[in-house]
Amino acid sequence: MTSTERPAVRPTRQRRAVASALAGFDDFRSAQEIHDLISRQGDSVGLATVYRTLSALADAGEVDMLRNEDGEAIWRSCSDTHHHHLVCRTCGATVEVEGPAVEKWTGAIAAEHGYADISHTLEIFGTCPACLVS
Amino acid sequence: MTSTERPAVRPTRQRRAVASALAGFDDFRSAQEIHDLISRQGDSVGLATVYRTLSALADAGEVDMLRNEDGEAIWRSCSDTHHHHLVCRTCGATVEVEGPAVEKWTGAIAAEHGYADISHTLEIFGTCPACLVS
DNA sequence: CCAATATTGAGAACCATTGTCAAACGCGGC
DNA sequence: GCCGCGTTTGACAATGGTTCTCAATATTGG
Repeated sequence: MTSTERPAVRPTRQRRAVASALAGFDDFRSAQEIHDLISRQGDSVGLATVYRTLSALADAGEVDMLRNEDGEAIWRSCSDTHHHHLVCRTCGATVEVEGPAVEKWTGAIAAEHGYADISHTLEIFGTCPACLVS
Repeated sequence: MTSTERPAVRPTRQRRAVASALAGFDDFRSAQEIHDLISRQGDSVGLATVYRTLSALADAGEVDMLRNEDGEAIWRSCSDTHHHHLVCRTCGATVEVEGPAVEKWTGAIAAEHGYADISHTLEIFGTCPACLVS
């Protein structure tokens, strides 16, 4: 087989529905919530398909996937640069933040101990201004 | 109710077995692995009890619990100072690292956006030197 | 329109984790 | 030592998120 084969990802109704749902909110949601959202929008997409699509989008770097304290995967569309999140633990409001210094630091720490093929997770949780006043 | 009630935690054979197993390694392990380890040590402790004990120890701050990339909980006894981890995703070998700069950075970012009552998670995953050669 | 290939969906399968509840245990008092 | 009581345990069921299976369906290039 020649190595020039295209992935051949097809733009289907289901994938459009997931993308549309993702565009409808800007905080992190579980796959099941996203599935419900799609249903409420009138579309019908299987839960397995939602999972498959979200995973694919995450691999493609078009959505962020992280895990809440219960280990559940939660998802959100994101910008395409590397970044982290400042998340309100009361309302879920999210701010994307960048920290070049942190990236550099993690790389240095890893190198110092001889670790290769590095990845890291960094999330900040707190109470946002809006939730503070109430 | 007076607030002077004692938790009444009893030092049982099972809890000792879990503590002993935790002392036997210094990398992160899943609850099931710890359960296996205990069996291999000759003790017999129910899996549910292992979970209960690990959760209690984590609440007491005597062990760290974090989640690997699959969302599984992994555990390890820890020092009592604030720190993060550099974890080998192949064998689990762990290095505790400190990063005052990072602590400061997260605080600054949070303040900048008006977030209060901050906490953060930061873990670094990679392949350790030993696993690299094989 | 056709054949080839990618995609979907319904439900089963997985599997880590938690709940249930009667039996066993550790403790303090006697 | 022995009792009684509240704590803890363990076997197993139940939960719940996520993935797998595979036949049916949709899309695409020709």
